Amino acid sequence: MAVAQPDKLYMQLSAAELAAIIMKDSPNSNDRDAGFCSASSESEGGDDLAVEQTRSGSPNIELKGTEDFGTADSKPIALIRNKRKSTEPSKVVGSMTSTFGQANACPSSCASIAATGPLKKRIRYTSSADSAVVLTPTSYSPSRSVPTPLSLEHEIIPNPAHIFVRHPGVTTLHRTFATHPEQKEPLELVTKKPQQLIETEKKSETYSTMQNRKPQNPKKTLHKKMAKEAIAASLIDANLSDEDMCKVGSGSDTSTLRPHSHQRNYKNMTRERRIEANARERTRVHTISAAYETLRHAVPAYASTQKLSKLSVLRVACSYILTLSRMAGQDYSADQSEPSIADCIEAVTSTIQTEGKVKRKKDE
DNA sequence: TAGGCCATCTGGTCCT
DNA sequence: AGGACCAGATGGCCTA
Repeated sequence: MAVAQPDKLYMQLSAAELAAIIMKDSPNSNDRDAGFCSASSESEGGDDLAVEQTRSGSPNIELKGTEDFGTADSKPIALIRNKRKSTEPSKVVGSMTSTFGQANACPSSCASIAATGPLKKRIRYTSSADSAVVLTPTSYSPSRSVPTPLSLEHEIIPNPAHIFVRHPGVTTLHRTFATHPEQKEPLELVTKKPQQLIETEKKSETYSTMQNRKPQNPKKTLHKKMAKEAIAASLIDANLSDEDMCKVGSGSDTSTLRPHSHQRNYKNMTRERRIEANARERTRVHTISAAYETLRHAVPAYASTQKLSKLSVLRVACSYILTLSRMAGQDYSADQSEPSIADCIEAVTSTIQTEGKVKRKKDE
């Protein structure tokens, strides 16, 4: 690969300074979070700098290489608030927390909400501190942190399995169905086997026995570790579900109840294995989402109160990485065109602008 | 209310 | 054989 001489002027810039330039070059920069990491600035009272941001168009820059340039700021970063979420906790999360967050005091409103509104399954990403409801006794500790693929060397990234999988709102499988009859369906669809048969199967094939197999590779081993707790919790709740389903009918609203005749068989899968597979899939997706969050912190962003979509994160990151690569004297451009650093900065600025343009147009 | 985004479930496919 | 990965379907939340 030919190494172009980067512009000397920009070579002297740190990543943070580069980000500042990018944001400064952007029109309406006064309205933007000029910090390198939007999340960190958010905590510094940058909420009033919010600028509408959306996703649209194609990225201005395409990269064929990927390399973690990291960030200049290695301090732990609070996650950006979900742009679609208000600062008020939703009734959904609140209701679920009231059910599962044994260690979390629930406002009195939660009970009424849970009784009146349907239970939502969606998890709310806010911050690692206020969104992660760790239910397991072995709650997260820095020593147990699991770095995501994009995590920084010194950045403490909570184990996604703890942040997400054990979040009360993550899955219907974690819910107490006696309290939330609307969410019993996933398990209800599964054919219930005689308890004796279940016991027999668990003896011959349990997740713990699966773990005894030789690890295939570090990545899979990590995945298994994170999924283990989720699966265990899912199985515990699953065992409760069918028992509780009969009790649900005593509530005022029984319209959502289904008789056991609606249970179904999964193709070539036992009930337990389907639950385990669901838990693993959730863990896998949560890991990906955590990696997106990490990447989101590593790229400059407009708003302090709104977060980029996953697609926007990728687009901005591509442009930003190219710019950083040019500063480092490398050329990660798709066509090896060796763009100047100034052009790269302009491109990444344009990309960020593009991500916010559509929404501004809609506003007009 | 429509559309975008995202979490979850599910089944198929590939890999170990 | 079982897990990882993937994509489709579904439905909730949010904004315009």
